[in-house]
Amino acid sequence: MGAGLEIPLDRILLGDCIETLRALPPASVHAVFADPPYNLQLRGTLHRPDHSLVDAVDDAWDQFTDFAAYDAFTREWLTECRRVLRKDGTLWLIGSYHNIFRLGTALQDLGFWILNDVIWRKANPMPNFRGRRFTNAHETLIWAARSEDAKYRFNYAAMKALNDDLQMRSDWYIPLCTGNERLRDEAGNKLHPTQKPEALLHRVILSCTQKGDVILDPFSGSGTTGAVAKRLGRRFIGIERDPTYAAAAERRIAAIQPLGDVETAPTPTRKEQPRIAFGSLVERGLVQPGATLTDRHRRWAAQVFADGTIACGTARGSIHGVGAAVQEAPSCNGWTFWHLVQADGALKLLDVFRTELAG
Amino acid sequence: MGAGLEIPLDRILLGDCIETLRALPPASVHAVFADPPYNLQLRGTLHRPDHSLVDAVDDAWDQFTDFAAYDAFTREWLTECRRVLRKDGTLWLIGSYHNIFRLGTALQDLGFWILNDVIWRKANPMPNFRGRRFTNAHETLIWAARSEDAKYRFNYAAMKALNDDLQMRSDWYIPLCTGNERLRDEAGNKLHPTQKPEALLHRVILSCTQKGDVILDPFSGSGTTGAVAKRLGRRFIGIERDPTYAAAAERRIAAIQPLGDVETAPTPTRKEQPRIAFGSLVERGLVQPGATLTDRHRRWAAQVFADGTIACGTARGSIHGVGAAVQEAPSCNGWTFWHLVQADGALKLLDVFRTELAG
DNA sequence: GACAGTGATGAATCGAACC
DNA sequence: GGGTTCGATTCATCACTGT
Repeated sequence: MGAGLEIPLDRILLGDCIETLRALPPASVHAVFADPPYNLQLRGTLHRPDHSLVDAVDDAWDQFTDFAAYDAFTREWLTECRRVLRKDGTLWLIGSYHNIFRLGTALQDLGFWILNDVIWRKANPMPNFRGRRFTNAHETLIWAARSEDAKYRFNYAAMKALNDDLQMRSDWYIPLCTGNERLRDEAGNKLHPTQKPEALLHRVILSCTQKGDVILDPFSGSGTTGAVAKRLGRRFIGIERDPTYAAAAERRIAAIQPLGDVETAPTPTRKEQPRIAFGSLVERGLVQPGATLTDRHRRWAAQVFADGTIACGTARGSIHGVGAAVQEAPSCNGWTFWHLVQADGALKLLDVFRTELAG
Repeated sequence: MGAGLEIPLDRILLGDCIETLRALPPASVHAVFADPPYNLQLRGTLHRPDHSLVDAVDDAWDQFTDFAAYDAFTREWLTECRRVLRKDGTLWLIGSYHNIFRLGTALQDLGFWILNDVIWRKANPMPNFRGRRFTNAHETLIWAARSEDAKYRFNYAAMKALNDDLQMRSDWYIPLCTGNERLRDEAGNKLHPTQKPEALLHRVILSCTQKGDVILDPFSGSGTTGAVAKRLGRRFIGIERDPTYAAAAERRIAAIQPLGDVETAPTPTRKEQPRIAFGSLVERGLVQPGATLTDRHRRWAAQVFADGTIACGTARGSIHGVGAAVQEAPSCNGWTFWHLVQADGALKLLDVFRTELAG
């Protein structure tokens, strides 16, 4: 703690991000988690196929005139965060393709040292309704030390334990914040447009801090960082300029019961089912385009295409759809119906490939 | 093709990336796939922002200057790629956290319009031996159109088919390039340090090009882009400055057997299916004049006329128009909205009739 | 109470062909 | 190029309701 500045702990500070950061003492926090505006640049309105309206992020705080303005803002608050961060502290950022490249570049230019980029793979993302792009199913986090030569904390064993005794990878599979976890106003509408799931912050905080450490969130919003920090026995400082959000976060955090020393055991995360698409067998060359599939009794023969579809007679589509069509059945599990005709004429059930890949 | 420049197809051009790009005609390729170097030890080939050459043995460069040199190099070759790219073409980049933020920022600054960032999740990444970070288990790709307002190709149906009839997401699970696919020298050592798996290029090329399109790879390396392009019936241009890599890639690609027209036939989309008018169902007696149509919830009932129009309340017109009118929606796909009430009272979706007729 | 079915919704840079 | 028409387009999750 320096310069006689006090560090206000376990509160949401109401005010402008940069000004408030400037009032904090240097080298005083162990970690920063920042979820800045994404600068989404949405143009029109978007409807679902059922004509319902997609509730977009159109808030004033996400509007910037151009990349230069966004970059200038980014560098200002990142500079202050770096000043406030202890030499052995680390910083987390989260963003999407709209802004994450600006953030990463600024980070590197300011002297931070990137340790990992981490992918939050969303279990249940919003689909792409118009079919014009890939489903945007992830967000990117960046984890960085204050400088290249800095010591930093990484709780390797905790992360490994959280991942069934395998090293924690840089891709994390976590559901969106929905249901009862999502804060709502009196009318039942979501209080904050971009509330992050507690599971995400749980992993972040557990990975790089210990009990009693101070975590700063300069864009506190709905207060997820503070809530998880308190539950895990960490201290926090939140900064938020919207009084409604700040008040809701204070109430939310006040209701949190900190875990005892014993129960600080990591919450088990939902296990992901390995899902294999037939197309990936084609991509990987395990099944060649042009190959022949047949059923157990060799009654039907189907040909494989480069896109992972198959064709049999006039039917073309997935292994499941074509299997159903030839049998005139309402549905069919193509994995257990179709066999690959191998070079020697022997049959190999597709499901065997799947088992091999998943294992 | 402009300025009398010839476009050299299906070859690896040996030479400096930027110089060779400058010799290509503008707006001549349909897609670019670029896997640029990202070790920042390229000093011998890097230029300062003022285009002067960076001295390879000059250790006085600080971190910022290194980044500036890398950025200048990046902007130079990206500018040339943008010139060579057709207006309706798209560009793919791949990188890791060391360079991907520089690449993405440069893309945006040069006027490219990011469509997706895509995560290549490695099935078998190298573990983190020292236990000081998360296992770096992914690389990031960026997919971008030439400008914000540009039309571009996205083979939505092919990507959906490749993913078992679910929309393709932005996170791709693909193994590293190993085993027989990996090119090796006489001593059995891997020929190229970062050879990309063919499965990755298969998905990239299938997603945004059609047969006969030209794909440019300015950092061709081991030639994966050319190999997969040739197999899928696309044309390619590779650029590589290392003669050993270029020669190995030429040999590799020469051995590729292109798939036939059948196996690479484009995935049929609904739009390309033979157009069926609702009236033809009435003409053929599949739907009787006077029959009743209703929606899934039996909220509305409409009567069928001999001319293929339907009426519901005061609304009369096509299945699309009346469907939109009763829902007070701007539009409606009548095929997937209306069901025929059959003799036994059961409902049959009109789209099922259409599928039967088309098949 | 269990289970099935329904409806709502999530950081989204989300037409194209034709006259 | 601008205006108009046609028609194509969604996955996982969870709260809630009804049987």
